[in-house]
Amino acid sequence: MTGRRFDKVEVTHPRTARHNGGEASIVENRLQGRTVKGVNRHGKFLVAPLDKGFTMVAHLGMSGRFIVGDDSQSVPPPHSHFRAWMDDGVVITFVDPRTFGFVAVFDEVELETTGLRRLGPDAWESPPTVEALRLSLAKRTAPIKALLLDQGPVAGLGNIYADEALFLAGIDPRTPGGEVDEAPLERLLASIQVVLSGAIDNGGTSLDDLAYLLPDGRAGDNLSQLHVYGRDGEPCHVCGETIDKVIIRARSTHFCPGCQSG
DNA sequence: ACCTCCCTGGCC
DNA sequence: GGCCAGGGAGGT
Repeated sequence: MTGRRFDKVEVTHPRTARHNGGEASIVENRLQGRTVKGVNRHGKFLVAPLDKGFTMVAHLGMSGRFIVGDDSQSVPPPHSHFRAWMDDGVVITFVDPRTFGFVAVFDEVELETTGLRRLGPDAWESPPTVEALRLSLAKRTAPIKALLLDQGPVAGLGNIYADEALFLAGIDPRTPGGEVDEAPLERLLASIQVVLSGAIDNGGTSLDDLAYLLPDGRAGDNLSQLHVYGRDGEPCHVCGETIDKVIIRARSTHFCPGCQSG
């Protein structure tokens, strides 16, 4: 995308523009005429610096998808809430049935007040050292699972991969963050890499609801690789005990009572 | 540091 | 017909 310019932008759902006050016209007017200077990812946020000091920030939520193509398909797919026509003929379409995702455009001042400010180091590109992770978890009493979802200690894990990483590391998700010792934290950092690399290789985890799909519309294939997520009531692949499910921070949390005692 | 809210497709 | 799933922001 770098170097391309936004010729025309249409935002057709106010919720997609909710970080600009729900005003589609703000997103449209700020993007039109701007040139893309880069496209980066931090955790689950897409961050694209533009000229004139603006930054486009997007999040896919649960069901968001960017489709990049040309204008040959003039009828956008259902639940298309954002379309951008670039100066070289490329058309970018944002499809998001559940509208948990968003597209925003911030100036320098606004950028400092967004959720990006609170993001920790990226889980995949620049994971924290065990010392840094220990520091950010020190004295925290919230369950380690909740702190992984917070995106503060480390950014990029959602509910599925947080459960899977804690399983591989042998950590009870209910353990207060500050009570996770150095050895399990080392295992956690290694497990995060294993879980994410496997998931990426498999094209991500599409569940039965098919909320998440690859950009070309295919389902990701990682579901069969999960050890605990969605397997409550089934035997653990490692020890045979029954996978349990509890609610932490209003999120279902799956773990093996046999393997995750730390 | 917690709770609630948003939203839709898929499933019971 | 009703419930559930999830990420993040906002409020208490």
